[in-house]
Amino acid sequence: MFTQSAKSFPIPSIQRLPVYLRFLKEQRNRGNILISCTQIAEEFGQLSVQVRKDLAITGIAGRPKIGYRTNELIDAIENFLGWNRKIKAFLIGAGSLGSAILGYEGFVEHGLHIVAAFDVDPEKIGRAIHQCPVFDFQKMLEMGQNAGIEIGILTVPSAAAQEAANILVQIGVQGIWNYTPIRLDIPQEIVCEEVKLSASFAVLSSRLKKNAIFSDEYV
Amino acid sequence: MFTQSAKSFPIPSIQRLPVYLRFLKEQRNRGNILISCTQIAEEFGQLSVQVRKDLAITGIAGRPKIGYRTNELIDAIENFLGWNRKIKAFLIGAGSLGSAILGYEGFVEHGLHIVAAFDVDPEKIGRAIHQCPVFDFQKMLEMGQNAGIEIGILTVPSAAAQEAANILVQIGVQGIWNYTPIRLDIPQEIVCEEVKLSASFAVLSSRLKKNAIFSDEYV
DNA sequence: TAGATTGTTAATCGATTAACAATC
DNA sequence: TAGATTGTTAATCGATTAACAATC
Repeated sequence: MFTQSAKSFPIPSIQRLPVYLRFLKEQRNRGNILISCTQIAEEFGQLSVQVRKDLAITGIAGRPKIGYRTNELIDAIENFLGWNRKIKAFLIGAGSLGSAILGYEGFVEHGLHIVAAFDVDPEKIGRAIHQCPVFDFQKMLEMGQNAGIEIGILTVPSAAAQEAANILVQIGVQGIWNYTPIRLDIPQEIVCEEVKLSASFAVLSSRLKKNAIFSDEYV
Repeated sequence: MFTQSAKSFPIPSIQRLPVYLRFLKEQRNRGNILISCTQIAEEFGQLSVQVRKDLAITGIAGRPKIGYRTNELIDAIENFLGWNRKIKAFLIGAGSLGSAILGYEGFVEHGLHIVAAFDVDPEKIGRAIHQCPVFDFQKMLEMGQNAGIEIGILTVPSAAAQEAANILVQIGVQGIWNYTPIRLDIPQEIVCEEVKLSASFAVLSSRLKKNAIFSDEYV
């Protein structure tokens, strides 16, 4: 019985790992059994020391002058991220965005298995979207009992977000991947990761506007 | 003729503005003509000084003891983000993700007008997705000439990302909203904002795994 | 006036980058 | 051996938080 060390890893480092992982798999396919931070850094225009620190959070050990074994590095990253095991998920809200997530095959490679989708629209219930069956939202609580669902993916309209989250909590999910702009009221021990497309667009459009002002000066 | 001051605004601040904006519009609808940082901070569990600093980047001035005029604040944020003008965009790749973006009505409120979508699939060409016409990708360059397209939204498969980006550059877009995991090779003056869903999932799943290790200790 | 709030300067905290020892 | 690379400690940089003056 030990206490998990409280040290937490930098979020920016965690976010960069999938980028490296993609590149490493490419390199493995090409038969490169060794890889150095210098090579990775060059590929992405970063400093090698940043890559090294990022990789270090996975616990991997490289060898001076040699680098890392590509295979070991891939395993270390996947293990750190929890991508080498099957994570069962429910998706709630089978609209456009929900369908897009169901259709993105890359997530399966990350261990994400969306075993069922739920919606209130009778048009969708009973059908399958990208091979995933869509059930009545009313059945979610019942179906989720003891089903080992770790993650709930929220792609419902804002107005339905909290209600859907409540049921996910009852089912006992460990995490919620929240695509709605609603701040959910959920128990602290449940991990919540928010995808904020508006935040991304804000960064883009605010930079554009500056360009526009600038060019106006010369028109 | 002045030089745009080189001072750039903190990206985290820019990313939080849409969250405030949403709340402010809600407050306006309720008839609240004044709002303070304290109120906003309470709503989102932040410190009021952080909200104040975030709002300050828009150039807004509040009044001590009073706060800000809700209307003025909304205008200031929208103006800073460039959301109070019409931004014309092309969307390339009318698959699941592209359709989801076309179907998200919230973006129109941010000034984003996707005037055309493009795809190589004959099944999609000639049809409309969420009221947006889909054209042959081959026609994009021609249609984009002098059309005042500011943004290109990339929702194509990875293999097609660079080719699509090249044409966007030729059309003269100022910004690319890149939903592919590909690092694009484009001129430096073009703003590129990347949406990395894998990065978001990495943060979520890495935290789950830690929970799993922890609970294993006690099973 | 007293108290709440804004605006600003200083302190803290965390991530990035620099410097350098260890090593194969 | 010499040189490239890892791993680590120190310095820097930027964002957050604290402290406090200004003000209505």
